[in-house]
Parts: sequence; C-alpha cells; structure tokens
Amino acid sequence: MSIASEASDRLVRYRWDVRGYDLDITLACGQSFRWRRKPIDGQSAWEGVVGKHWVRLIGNTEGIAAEVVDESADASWLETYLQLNVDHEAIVGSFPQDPQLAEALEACRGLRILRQDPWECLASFICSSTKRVAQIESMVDQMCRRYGDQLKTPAGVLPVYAFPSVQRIAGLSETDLRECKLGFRAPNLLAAARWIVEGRVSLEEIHKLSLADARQQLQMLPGVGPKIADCVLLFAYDFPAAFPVDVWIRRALAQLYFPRARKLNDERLRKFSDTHFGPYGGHAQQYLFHHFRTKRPREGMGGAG
DNA sequence: AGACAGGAGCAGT
DNA sequence: ACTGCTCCTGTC
Repeated sequence: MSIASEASDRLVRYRWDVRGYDLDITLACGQSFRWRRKPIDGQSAWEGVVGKHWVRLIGNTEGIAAEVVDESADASWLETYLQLNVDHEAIVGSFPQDPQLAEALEACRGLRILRQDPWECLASFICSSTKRVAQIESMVDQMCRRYGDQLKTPAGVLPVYAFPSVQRIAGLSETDLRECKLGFRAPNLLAAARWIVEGRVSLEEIHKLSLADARQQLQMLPGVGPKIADCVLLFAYDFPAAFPVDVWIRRALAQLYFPRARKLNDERLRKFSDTHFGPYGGHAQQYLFHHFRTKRPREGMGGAG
C-alpha cells in the first residue's frame, strides 16, 4: 500500500511500509547503474531514473519513501521496479540450510533483486564486460545525456535523461557509441540494437520462453554470452533461477563449496545452483556475490588455487 | 607506468 | 572441451 500526497510543482510523494529492504545495498550492488547516493540529513537517499521518471528514494527503518514528478499519481511502475510485492521471506525460506549462504544472507540483509527494463538492462550489461561498476555507470550516463529524452525534474534538480530507446541506439554509428567510451563494446551494442529493431530477437517474447530457450535467444545477440544473458534474465525478467557466473561467483563457489575441485566449468556451477539453491538460485547468487566481493579483500583472494 | 579489471568470441589444439 | 589471446578505457 502507498500513500500519495501532491505538492505544488507536481512533486508526488509515496510511502511504503516495507521492512528489511536495504536501498544502499540494493541500488549499489551492481545490478542497476542509474542511481546516485544523495544523503539527506543522515538518511539514506538516492536519486535516479526509472523508465521515463526521475525518482528520489529515501529509506529508513519505517519503510521506503519516494518522490517523483508525475501527474498520474500511479506508482505501480515503481512498485514493480523495486519488487515491493514479492514475498521476500518466502524466497529466503526456500534456500537450503547452509552455513555459507547463511553468512552471506546475514551480511547482506535487505538486498533485493530489482525488476528493470529489459532493453536498458541488456544494453547496460553489454557495456559491463571488463568494467567496474563506476565505469559502467559512466558509459550509461554518457549515452543517456547524449541520446536520451530529457525528463521532468523538480525545481532545483539538474536535468536527467531517459535511457535511449533501442531504435535510437540502432540509428547511431559505432563512432557515436565510442564517444561514450564504450570501446570494443560499441559494435556489439550497435549490432544488438539493430538485431532487435529488425526483429531477429524479440525482447517482448523472452518472458514466454523456458529458461533454456530464453538464454539461447539472448545469446544470439552480439556481445551477449552466458553471463550477460543470465544477468538480464534475473534483473529484467521473471527468471529467478538464472544464475550469472562471473569471476566473483566462480571464486566464491570454488572456495565455499568446491575447495578440493581441480577444475570447475561454468555449466557445472549453474547446475549446482539448480540442485543446491533451487528455483531462486539467482537471488542466492546476489547474496554470495555481494558478500564475497565486499568482505575483507585478503580473505578469499589468491592463495590456494 | 604498466598491470589490472574481467565477458565475449574466436583461433588453435 | 579447454587454453590463450584480443578487444577499449579508466584506475590504481
């Protein structure tokens, strides 16, 4: 449930009584690239863009408050994005009794999986290859500034821009994208956008497919392999079993679950997720990923191979 | 200042 | 099926 109240310049406020939702972890863990931390008197506040909307989010122990510029007073798009209606306890309750996962759940309490726009998510993760989160944010920001529609912001807030549509990106040149510092990712993103515009891959059809078929469809796109496909399926579609295997989760699983294994291929790790973590393996992945990546650097790195 | 970050794709085996 | 290299750019 949300409570909306309208202020002067169409600044609409919402509030949700949701407990145990940590915006700091959720918005900064590398699943989304459009949020900036803007602390307001000690509270955790974030400004970002969701679809065609500038959004400010403020989180505290009472719940989440949102400010948007909108005349419709309908916030279902934001509730979907934040996944406020998912039964998070049921997801956590579906996990196996497992000390390694329990430690990650404890350390990353309040981490949630968002539901993003498929095109923006796909394009962002095509850009993610061999990049840190801050650099991906920079590339995405430059594309939005140059090629995205300007959005309404409240008085005193600098202009923000929507993520450019797939048609807009498809109409650019490789040089345009290289100017956004995409590097070797530029031709991949351009080709992927053109394939989608031509209908060779349909982002609208993905949700109707099985996980295996959805993976196969996305991996047809240039620059999309197993890891990026699973990121998109987990963060933008309803495939909570999608399990992105990147270098961090590879290290985490190797150390925590296969300390004696000589070789581990990614396919084996995805199968392990299915049998061990179950239908919400992707959620378990985010906890393990974030915990392993943010804990004391010495531990878990290097050492025994 | 040169290694590093770290996914996809491909050639070579 | 696996190994090793290349693709750009920013950071440390």
